[in-house]
Amino acid sequence: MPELKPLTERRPVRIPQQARSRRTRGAILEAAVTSFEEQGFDETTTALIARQAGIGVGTLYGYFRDKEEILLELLDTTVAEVADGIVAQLDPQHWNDADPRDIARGLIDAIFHTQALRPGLQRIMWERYFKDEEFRRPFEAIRSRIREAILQFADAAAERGLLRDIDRESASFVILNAVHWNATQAFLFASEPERDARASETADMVLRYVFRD
Amino acid sequence: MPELKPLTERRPVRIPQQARSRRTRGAILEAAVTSFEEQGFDETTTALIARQAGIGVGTLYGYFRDKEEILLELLDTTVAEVADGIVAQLDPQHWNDADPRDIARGLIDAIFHTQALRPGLQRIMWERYFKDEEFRRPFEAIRSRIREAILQFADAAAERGLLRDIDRESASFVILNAVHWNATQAFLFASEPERDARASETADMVLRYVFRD
Amino acid sequence: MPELKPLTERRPVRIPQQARSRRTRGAILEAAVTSFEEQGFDETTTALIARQAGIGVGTLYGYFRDKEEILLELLDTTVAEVADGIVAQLDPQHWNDADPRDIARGLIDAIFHTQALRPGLQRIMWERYFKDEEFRRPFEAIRSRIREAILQFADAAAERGLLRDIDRESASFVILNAVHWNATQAFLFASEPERDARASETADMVLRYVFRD
Amino acid sequence: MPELKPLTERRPVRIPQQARSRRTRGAILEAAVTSFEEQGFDETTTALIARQAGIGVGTLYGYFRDKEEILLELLDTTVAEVADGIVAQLDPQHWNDADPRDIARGLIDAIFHTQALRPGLQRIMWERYFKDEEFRRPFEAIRSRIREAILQFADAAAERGLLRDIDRESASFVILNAVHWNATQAFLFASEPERDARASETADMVLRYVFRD
DNA sequence: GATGAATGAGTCTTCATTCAT
DNA sequence: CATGAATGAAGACTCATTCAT
Repeated sequence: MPELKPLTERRPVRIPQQARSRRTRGAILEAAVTSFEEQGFDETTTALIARQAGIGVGTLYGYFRDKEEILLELLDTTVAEVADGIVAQLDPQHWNDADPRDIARGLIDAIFHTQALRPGLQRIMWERYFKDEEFRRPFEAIRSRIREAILQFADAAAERGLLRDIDRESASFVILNAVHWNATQAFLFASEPERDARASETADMVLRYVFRD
Repeated sequence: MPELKPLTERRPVRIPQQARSRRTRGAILEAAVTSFEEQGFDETTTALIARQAGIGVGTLYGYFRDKEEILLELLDTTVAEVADGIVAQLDPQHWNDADPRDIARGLIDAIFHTQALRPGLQRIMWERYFKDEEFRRPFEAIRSRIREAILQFADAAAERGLLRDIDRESASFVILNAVHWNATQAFLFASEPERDARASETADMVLRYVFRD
Repeated sequence: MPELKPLTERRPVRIPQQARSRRTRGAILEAAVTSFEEQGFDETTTALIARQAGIGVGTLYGYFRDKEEILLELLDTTVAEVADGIVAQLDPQHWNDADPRDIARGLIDAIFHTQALRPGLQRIMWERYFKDEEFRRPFEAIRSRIREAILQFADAAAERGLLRDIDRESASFVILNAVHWNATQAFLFASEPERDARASETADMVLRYVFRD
Repeated sequence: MPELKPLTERRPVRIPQQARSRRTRGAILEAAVTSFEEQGFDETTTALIARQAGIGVGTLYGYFRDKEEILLELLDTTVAEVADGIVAQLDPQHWNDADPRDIARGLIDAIFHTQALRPGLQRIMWERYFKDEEFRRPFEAIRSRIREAILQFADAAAERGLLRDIDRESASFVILNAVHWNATQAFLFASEPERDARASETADMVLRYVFRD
């Protein structure tokens, strides 16, 4: 399978202005998710996507430069959804009266739960993550947003004197990694009840690390 | 008439008996690591491996059923090295007089350090990890050995009354994931000094989680 | 969302709808007969067929699943032509006033003559006949049709009291085999005049066997 | 699979003079029949033959120029056995008192029965027969010997005034073809009792053709 | 804009045969 | 003489992408 050269000059991608155009684009994306989730990226041919979308292959190439671009767009969307779901938990506006520990616990739960969002796509994202710089971007986008939120939260908590004295820069990474990977592993290979236990333990670990006793 | 070997044996794989044979096998493995590390698994053709090993393609197929089998063997070796390096740290024989906290810290450092072992191969292992059940095996093999060691260590520490009261089964997973993924991330994307900070923070988190104050 | 086609359909084979498509398909078939006849089936590569048809290999695979499918289609066509030519001789409509002996003789001549139809393809058919169950089918298709016709003819002749008392089931096989193989042999390895002698002798043998004196 | 060029200059084939040599040669042939019969010629690799014969591949090439030569030798042997079995039936020495019709019938039965001799090899012989001039030789060798015998028999029968007035040259071909192919077909695709019926009918046909009433 | 037929470079894999040991 | 490791040409087949209609 020939690997595609990264972004070349021509950008046939048209911005969907007409309704039909938008619908076609949507159909392609929808067909692509389904196939990607079911069979993986490499195993999905552009011909299949087109057939499932009810259009010709050529048409597909009118909307996306190549297969990769479809995945990239899908990943961006997924990533945004995931991040939104998580970050909402950390919105300072909700804190006023809530126990910061509950907020933190809520965040961890949120990260665990968002694993269920388009799991096939997330699996593909992990897989490309190590192969292809290009695909690190959407992934890091989530991480960035979450770390940002964590840091804000930490600052707020610190002001109230709740935090242990830690290197927040490193800590935010360490926590994020610990939670994210535990969530991924739990979702991929643990049974339902095991997952809850893992979320609890993970939360326990993180809270003890972050907060004063 | 000589005793007939079963017709269905299908063993294209040559078992190295002569010295030359062993050398060839080594050359293939060597050429494969190089190519895999440089260009990734999918991008490496069997023809390239053969050329780099200075042999014909057919010869390669005399030693390995296919490209995957080569990678699998490479991974098994790497995995064993990595696990050995880590588990050695947790050998109960070394504990007698050492501070359990130091031992734990040593383990975490070990996990961070072993990231430097054949990093290209480890990257490929991660990449296949999500694609291919077959490739989960070597990976889980490390994890298993380490978790085993952790659990033994925990039991010993618990006897001395040093441990907090936690669900050791889940905890061993959570810790392993937290450390392993932090180590991977730090190694792949952090600078030298950042890595140390991450290792410290990670250790800090884990120790606080595991030990009584 | 457009109705999704089943994912498992796997129909690489293009159904010719456009005129160009039909032409391409024809070109492939034409190139294939030529090559098969000239060099045999095994010796003909798909690449060669494609080159001779003036198309790319991929195109060929758009129309046929593999080389075998091409041969099979060619054989089916040939077989139909051959059988049509032969069976026409036995059409009961032509019998009314004709001497049944002449009809029988006509049939035998027809079988001898149809050997000249795409002889290369018939040779290949024989060759595969013994190797590959799949290829017995078209061959048996001819035989079936001819035997059917023979049996009908025999019934009609029997009604007129012309037939010897024989086991018609076995006899139809025996006759068919005798004539067919004599025709094949004569065509492949005998000179023009020899062929006629063989046809005569064969007819002589069969007629004496079938008809009362 | 590369097709081998016909007989080249070098003849590495050594005439077996020593006992061990003869044994090795025998082992190769034995291993080859088994494999050829079980899997066909193309599907049998020289490596398999060697392994089954308990020798190295190289050794095999010390005894035979190539795979084809092994088959050819096997075919020659088979063909000789088959022909011997058949021709014995026609030995003039046995005729003196026997009814020529019985002798003829015996011949036909013999041809039917010899189909059971190394059927796999006979199948391969048929298959190559159409592909390869080289392989027509052993086949024609049988046919020749049988035709010769038939002609002798015919002459003797003619002297006694038993024969119809036919073109013996053509007739011998026609008969041979009729019987041989009926025997082959019956053996390959008919049930046990059907075979007998076919043999009877075939004999019936031939005898009526040959003998005066 | 849409279509889908055409493309062909690129992969894996097999196996008869040779020849250094 | 025997061995079996090494060879590499050859073949079937795939699929992302293009472009004439």
